[in-house]
Amino acid sequence: MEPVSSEFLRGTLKTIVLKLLSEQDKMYGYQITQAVKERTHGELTLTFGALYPVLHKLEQEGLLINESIEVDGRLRKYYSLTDSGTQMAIQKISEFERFVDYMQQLFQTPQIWLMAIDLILYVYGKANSPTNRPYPQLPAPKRSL
Amino acid sequence: MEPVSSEFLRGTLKTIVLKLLSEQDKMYGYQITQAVKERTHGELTLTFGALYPVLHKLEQEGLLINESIEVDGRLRKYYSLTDSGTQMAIQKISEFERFVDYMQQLFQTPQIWLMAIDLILYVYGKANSPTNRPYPQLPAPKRSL
DNA sequence: CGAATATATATAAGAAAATTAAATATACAA
DNA sequence: TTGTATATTTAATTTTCTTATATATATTCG
Repeated sequence: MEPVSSEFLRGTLKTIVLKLLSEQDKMYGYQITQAVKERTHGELTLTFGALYPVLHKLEQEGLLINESIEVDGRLRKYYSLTDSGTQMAIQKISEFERFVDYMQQLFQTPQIWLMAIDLILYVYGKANSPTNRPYPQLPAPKRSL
Repeated sequence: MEPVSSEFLRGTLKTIVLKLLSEQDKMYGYQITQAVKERTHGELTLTFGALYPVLHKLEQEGLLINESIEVDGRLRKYYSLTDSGTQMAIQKISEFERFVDYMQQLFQTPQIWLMAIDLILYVYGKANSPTNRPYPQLPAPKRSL
């Protein structure tokens, strides 16, 4: 089975972080990477080099606050959402859902319409054959993310 | 209603182009932008500055070929998939579908199960509080885009 | 007729966001 | 002690846009 290419992850880290922290009161960086890896069976992995600058940036933007807690003799930095962070989380999650919905619309062509159009063109001699297109699938039902 | 942020489009242009050309034998650049805009009611727009370099790159990679056709007194560049382009289209679409599945998996927590488990542990005095818990693993639901 | 707009393509500078690389430090296991 | 796990940091490089600019033909409008 092909691995999921990481190219689609681009632009989603902010949303992923906001979402996870909207579900769980506070998390530390390493824990976030683990949560993502575990919940996707290792198919999506966040790199530290990307995650920590995102956390720092979100903090700078006032969306996160952090507190350092000593655990087992070393400091661990927990992040949690601010009020505006919580609002932003809701917004970003909504946007991503809609993005997926629109990608779905883009990726699916109403098959019946296409076949009907091709058939009409074929009958009227305007197309060489009605089989010059792949057969996309019917629209999937609305799905909540 | 908030517009869909374009940040999620990052990394998807290649897949969008391959998908559209897998449905339709040949298209020109401007037509691709129009198709995306129309089929998503203007919510997703591809910029020319991004699209054309992607088309050129895909051609360079041997995934697309182009032919110039004169239409209304000017040249129009139609792109179509090569054989390896067709294979790549199938692969990329499959990857995107799986990406969405895993994002769904990541974004949805079986809250009822978690709350029930935490509550039981809490009642039996095995947990300090019903928060801060790792998440159980669920199989990703199969779904076609 | 000329200006504005639509259609269609091209390309480069700059910005954003990742990838890749490297580093540090404590805890734990062999 | 070495190797691995846990946890954080940061910078160089790469990728992929965004933004800007340009060209050209066709069509519409004043």
